[in-house]
Amino acid sequence: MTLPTASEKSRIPEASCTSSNEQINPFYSPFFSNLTSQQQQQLFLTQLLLSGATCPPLNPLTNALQFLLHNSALFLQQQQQQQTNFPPCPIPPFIDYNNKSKESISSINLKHKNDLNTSVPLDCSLSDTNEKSTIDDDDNSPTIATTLATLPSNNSEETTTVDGINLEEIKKFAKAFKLRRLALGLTQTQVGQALSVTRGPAYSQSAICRFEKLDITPKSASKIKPVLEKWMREAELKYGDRLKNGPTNLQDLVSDLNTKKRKRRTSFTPQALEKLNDAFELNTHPSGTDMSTIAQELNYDREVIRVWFCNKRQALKNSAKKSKSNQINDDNESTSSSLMDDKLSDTTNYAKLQHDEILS
DNA sequence: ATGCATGAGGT
DNA sequence: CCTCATGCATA
Repeated sequence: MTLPTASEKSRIPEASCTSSNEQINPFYSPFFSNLTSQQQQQLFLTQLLLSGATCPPLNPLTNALQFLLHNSALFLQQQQQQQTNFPPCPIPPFIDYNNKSKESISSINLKHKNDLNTSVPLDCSLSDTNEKSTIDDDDNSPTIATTLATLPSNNSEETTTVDGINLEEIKKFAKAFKLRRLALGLTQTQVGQALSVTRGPAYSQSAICRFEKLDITPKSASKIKPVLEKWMREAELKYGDRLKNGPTNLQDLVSDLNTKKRKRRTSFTPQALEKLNDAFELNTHPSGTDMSTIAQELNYDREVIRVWFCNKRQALKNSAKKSKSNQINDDNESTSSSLMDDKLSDTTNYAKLQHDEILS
């Protein structure tokens, strides 16, 4: 049999975060010339974001026009990169904003009075089950509704909960968050950049992407959730009055440039991947000597091979968790989780391997 | 969106 | 050396 691969995962087409090709303000070119294209892009996006260029026009009509002109290209570009079965531009930003329940907006304001200047609470205890997410999705989206409807009543006690984490809650928020983000015309990258500039923990585009598609463990999801919630809250307000947004602190970003270089990402040949996958099916925890052998055979660094196995295990584990949480209702044990139970959760085996390693 | 890399915390 | 959470880089 074969293990689940990336290509086999179901994928929901959604907004890509491909960079825009907009021109860089000449004013900043001295800075940009020393940066990589990626860094340039990120810097630029930060500038764009902080300057308020992407703010939805909650204020004057002129702002609305400016906003449209400035961002329509970007927004359209994003939409056009959608896969075929994704409806184009589902939510016009303005209309959506006004249509969003007054309840959500008012609750945002109420909440804001209380924690305007507090730091992000990092507790994962999810006490917000009662306090509800401020950006609650008022729609009864078929997917969620269906999911909820199909949940068995006999298991309702723990169906939506894994390790004390309410999966439904997170799922719901992830969906709402994505909708809001798209409605604001923001990419995952932009949100990530915005987070990195504001106080509190930041998350990258990757993290946001994984959160939105729930390609993360419940634990991390519950950690990221409050951060995104808070950002969303403040974003709504900030867009309301963006005057207070001053110039960016370029220094912070530039100073990061002196950090050491990251190893170039290894690209395995299909043949190598085939062999690696074969080896993985036989043994998810090859011994040190095993990995050395594999590394020699395939002519890759031993360390690279080791990391590959680590990542492979992690991927398998996460996908198993996901499928578990997605099919709580049907009581059949999935093949993937049984594989995981057999090979990954066998700590005895792992300990034994380590022991053998020491002896040899 | 996803694959490989990194680093923290554990054994 | 491992797992786990994350991020950079890239397909």
